[in-house]
Amino acid sequence: MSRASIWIFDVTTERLGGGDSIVLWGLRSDGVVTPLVDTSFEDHIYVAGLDVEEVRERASVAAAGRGRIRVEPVRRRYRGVELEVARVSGEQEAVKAVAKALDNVADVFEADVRLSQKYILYRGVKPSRWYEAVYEDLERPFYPGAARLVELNEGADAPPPSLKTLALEFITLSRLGSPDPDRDPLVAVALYWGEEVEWISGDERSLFERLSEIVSELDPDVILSFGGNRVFYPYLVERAGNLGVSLRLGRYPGEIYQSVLGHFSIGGRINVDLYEYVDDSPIFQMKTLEELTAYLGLSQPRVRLDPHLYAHYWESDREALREYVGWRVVSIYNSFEVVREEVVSLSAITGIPMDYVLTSSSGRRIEFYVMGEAVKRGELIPPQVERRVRSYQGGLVLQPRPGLHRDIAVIDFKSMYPSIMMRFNISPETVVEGRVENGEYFEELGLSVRRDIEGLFPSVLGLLLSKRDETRRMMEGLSRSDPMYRVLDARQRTLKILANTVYGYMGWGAARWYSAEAASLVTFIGRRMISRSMDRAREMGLEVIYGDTDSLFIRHDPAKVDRLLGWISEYLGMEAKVEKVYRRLLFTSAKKRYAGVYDGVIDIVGLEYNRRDWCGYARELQGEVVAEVLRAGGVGRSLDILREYVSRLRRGEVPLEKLVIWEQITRPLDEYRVNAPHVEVARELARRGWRIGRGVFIGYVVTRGEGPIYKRAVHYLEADPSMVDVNYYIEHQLIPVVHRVLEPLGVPRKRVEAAARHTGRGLDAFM
DNA sequence: TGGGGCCGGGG
DNA sequence: GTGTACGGCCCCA
Repeated sequence: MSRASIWIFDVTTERLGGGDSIVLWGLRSDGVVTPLVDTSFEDHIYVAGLDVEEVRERASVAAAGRGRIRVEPVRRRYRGVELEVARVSGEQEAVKAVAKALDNVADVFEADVRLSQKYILYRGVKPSRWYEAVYEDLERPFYPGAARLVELNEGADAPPPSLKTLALEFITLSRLGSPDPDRDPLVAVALYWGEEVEWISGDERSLFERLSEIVSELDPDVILSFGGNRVFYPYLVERAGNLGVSLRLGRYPGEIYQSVLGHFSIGGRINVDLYEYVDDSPIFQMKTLEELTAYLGLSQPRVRLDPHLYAHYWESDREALREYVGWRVVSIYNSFEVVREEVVSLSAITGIPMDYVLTSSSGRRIEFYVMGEAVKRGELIPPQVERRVRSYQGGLVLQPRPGLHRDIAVIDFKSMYPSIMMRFNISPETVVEGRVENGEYFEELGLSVRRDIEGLFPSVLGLLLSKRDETRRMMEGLSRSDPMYRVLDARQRTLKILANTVYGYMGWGAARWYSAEAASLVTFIGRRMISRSMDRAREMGLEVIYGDTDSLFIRHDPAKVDRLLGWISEYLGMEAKVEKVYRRLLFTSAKKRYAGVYDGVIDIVGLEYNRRDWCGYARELQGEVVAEVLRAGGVGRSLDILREYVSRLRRGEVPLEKLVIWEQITRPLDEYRVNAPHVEVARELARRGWRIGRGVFIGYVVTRGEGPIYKRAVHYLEADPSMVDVNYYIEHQLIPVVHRVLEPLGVPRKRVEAAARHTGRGLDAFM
């Protein structure tokens, strides 16, 4: 019998010696891998709507020959109602057969929760945390150090052990977008584990072998990539299959395989694909590694190559390629060093193992957390079903007063939707149609909120937010350099993000706890609160300029604004604060589009400047014009700036990359019903063998010629500067972005157009 | 000239 | 694969 502190990095189900085994993949504090096998955990389902005796009869028939099962009556709650249900437990295969047999005649619960997930939920074991484990030798360990779990208790709240990490980046000779395993060979792999970049290249078979060898020797806990799940692992698996070679990256026999949601499992190791981290966050517009490293304050590449052109550089400039790919693999490694705490806390809080927590969607993340709380409260977990979704009204957006304003205070409700849900007890099971006893009725929607039970979601929100407060208190005593400080900071941010997704989750059609009614009640109360606050502000003599969902823009009068905040707290029971005070603020005539300056910081919201479907050159121009208007308090030199931009474009001094317009493919190409420029370019690429799926970014430039733009859009790799339709860029990119900013100042479009025409020297050069 | 499809980003 | 509100592009009738 041994004891040790173990950090659990994954929980998996394995078939070891016949039965179902749960394996807790543990790391000891000295870094030794210790898989703990637990054979004592049984699968189960709950069956409602059928007499327990009948469940027993039907279950024994269905399970016959597949293993022993047990059926017992238990009390559980479902949607706020207590009921008696049958709990069927036993070996996985037998329980699955029972679930299938009863599916048509009764309500079956938790058949769609995987066994390893049930282990986490019912044993209360969360991955990415420390435990005190007692274990004994296995007769036949399937991995060196594997042991039988005897006892497990919560351990210290401490930083994770050091994880041995290996970053991978692949070079394939793909000339047509993402690599095709039937066509494009793998020519090199770059590996980095904190020392020197290691390269393998040469004959493809030996390359696969060498890769397996290095991974096995190095024995990393984490394998990092940027785009592994989307691009490289599917390619590698098929390519290895085509060549008849095996790719062994896992800790025990068995190759990598695709599991849920496009995630690849690498047995006994953690597969972290940082593309998924970037894809998740709106901070990263183009979803590139360069954006990630810039955001994290890491180095940028000295040479920057387009990954679509690896095959080209492999032939023409292998040194540059080597340098760039080397930068990438090091950057992937270094980026993970910075975001590791965030990934760990996301896993530790939600209960989803690190291995696929980044792959799972934000809806599934909060859902798994809710599932854990439901189990603790004795509530059944609703099944995942296909359903029709009902749309409902969202937040209130006020019409702005266009023009340049001074000293505008932005008042924000703090966590508006979570606060409303907690204050009004709004939850999928507490919001019901019509009037109920002990309920609060909302006439306008015909919905009531039950007050006789505490809602699951308000309770989840209360937990998340109180844990966040507690975490922030713990941080107070620590210095910023303390490793625990980073852990706690990541934790409190994660808790906030999770709390903010709870409302959206309820309105999501694929959610187990879907409730458009509850979601619509939240937004209704939000609209009412903003609207009442606005009325109150006006009664107090404050001038309301604008507002959106949970904010009000008010001409600043500190004393009155303070009183308004007090009123909001007292009469609405909500906390609001002055988020910032804009010294100057420019509203366009459109909602959600404005720019302002406070404390020397320029905010640009909703304008073309922030949008990747406008070319970089126009965005840059608008940024300059906005800065000029806010500085000058009027038009200032704006039109001169436009003239300069037009001249430089006409003189051919603008690099092609600044003229590229980026748009995303959001569906399979044959589902598009329109001829749009980016779709047409994508179709052309597809005809030539590119694999264009959802999420692919199409960059194009508009070239000279006849006809609609979709016929003149050319992929940026196919275009050269002489093809550019300069007039299109002037008329449809440069003039509009300047006009957008100057129009609220009373500048007519004709004046902007005239400025673009009169550019002085260089005019007509290309006409 | 106006409506529909589509996209991106705001809160 | 969290929600809705919104503006503005291009295309087409």
